[in-house]
Amino acid sequence: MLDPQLLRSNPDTVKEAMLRHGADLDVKAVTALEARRKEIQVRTQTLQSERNTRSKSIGMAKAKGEDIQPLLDSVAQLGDELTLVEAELTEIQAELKAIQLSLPNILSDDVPTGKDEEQNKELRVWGDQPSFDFEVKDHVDLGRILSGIDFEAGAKIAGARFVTLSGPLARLQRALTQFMLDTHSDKNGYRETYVPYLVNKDSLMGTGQLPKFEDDLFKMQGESPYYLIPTAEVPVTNLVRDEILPSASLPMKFVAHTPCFRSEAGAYGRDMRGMIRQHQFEKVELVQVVKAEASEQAHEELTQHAEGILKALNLPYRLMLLCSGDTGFSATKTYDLEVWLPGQDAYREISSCSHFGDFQARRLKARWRNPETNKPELVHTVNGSGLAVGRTLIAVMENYQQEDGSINVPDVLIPYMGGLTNISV
RNA sequence: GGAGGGAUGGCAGAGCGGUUGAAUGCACUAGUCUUGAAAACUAGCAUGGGUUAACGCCCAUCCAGGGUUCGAAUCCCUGUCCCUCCA
Repeated sequence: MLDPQLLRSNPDTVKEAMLRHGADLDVKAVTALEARRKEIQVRTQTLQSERNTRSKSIGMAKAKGEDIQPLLDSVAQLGDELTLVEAELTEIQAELKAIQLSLPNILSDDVPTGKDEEQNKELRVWGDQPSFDFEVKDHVDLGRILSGIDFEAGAKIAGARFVTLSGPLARLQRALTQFMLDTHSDKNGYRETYVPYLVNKDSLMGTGQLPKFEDDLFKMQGESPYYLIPTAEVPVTNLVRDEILPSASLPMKFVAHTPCFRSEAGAYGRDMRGMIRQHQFEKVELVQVVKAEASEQAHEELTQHAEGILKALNLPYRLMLLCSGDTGFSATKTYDLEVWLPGQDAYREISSCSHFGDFQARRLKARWRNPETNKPELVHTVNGSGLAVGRTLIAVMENYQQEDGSINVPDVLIPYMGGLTNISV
């Protein structure tokens, strides 16, 4: 959520910023609504004040044993108007709130303007793309040869965009997960965290998935429904919802491994082959809750932590700065890490590291108390995948493949594979 | 599955429907005292919002949402969460 003060005082500036982030703002409507709000709110509070003083005087008169009937008569019609005005105020505030919740974050100045991923800016490239003196297979073929990935079974059990893993490849996914968790908690200073995979509406409001992106989510039945998490960002970031944190507790750094569930509505024919785009996948997520002045630095640092995993696995990748059109709703700036997939002859996203400024914090009411002023201030939030495990599995398979279809195990994973150095039939 | 009890400020914990945004204690902050510290004493100390040039004034909030009332932390209804007991 944007600062309501900013929306009030500078709607035209906000409109410009919104256009850049793919949203529009009806300045006239907002201004009119805001004017009405002010009028009604002042009226409401005046009446409330009136009622309060009158009621108090009735109380005092009664205590003295005076006749309160005349006083009661004089307040009689006050309540009616108050009820009306209060109702209108509630309505106006709900409308304003809806608008505020629908507006995306204001993009950082260094985000390049652009329509889609074509305009993303490559910041750096790391590692050498492996050269093969045989015909390269993709993970689908490799998985079939090794009897470790079964899309038909996934489709039978659940449907399209589901998969089953088995044997050493299933273990390889677990090894990757363990390696990532260990690295981030032991070396990078994150606190390992276990969280619910089903969350309530408030949590999704807090991080910005709701109200706008309900279609992307799997929703449970029920009166106050649960949603399957699309990313650990939701439960983890919501740890600080409605909290005023002590200064010394910041920065907070969390790492969590969870499955993620996405409906992929609107992704119709995309990535139907293979396990690039699944309804269910594993991810290790990094979340930092920091003070405003430390957030830029935290974003860079967190991105480097994600990069560290790719480096340790010796997977070639590049770092992209997302353009305005490709940057997500809540983010002010996002880096994507794209790993090299020989099977696709392309770089594909494997981590998305975003800076949210105070956007999520305002929705979450996540603050810290500044000891100098003794006042609460909004925290900043930063998060990123470190990494998407399913896609990392693909990347390892395709980059470490041998001519016979076997896969060498990256050095750092060997201990996690019980000493296994090569996965073969 | 059945029967009860509870949810109040950072924490603990009061609160006959009426000057209660809320006693008290702890914690915290500042000051007095002290060579320094502790102790003691004094004062301050919730959040969000409106309004104001500012001092300030005002409104809302005692789990959430409804209701009764001139007036609700206190009474009624619904929901959520926690706890205890029975099967």
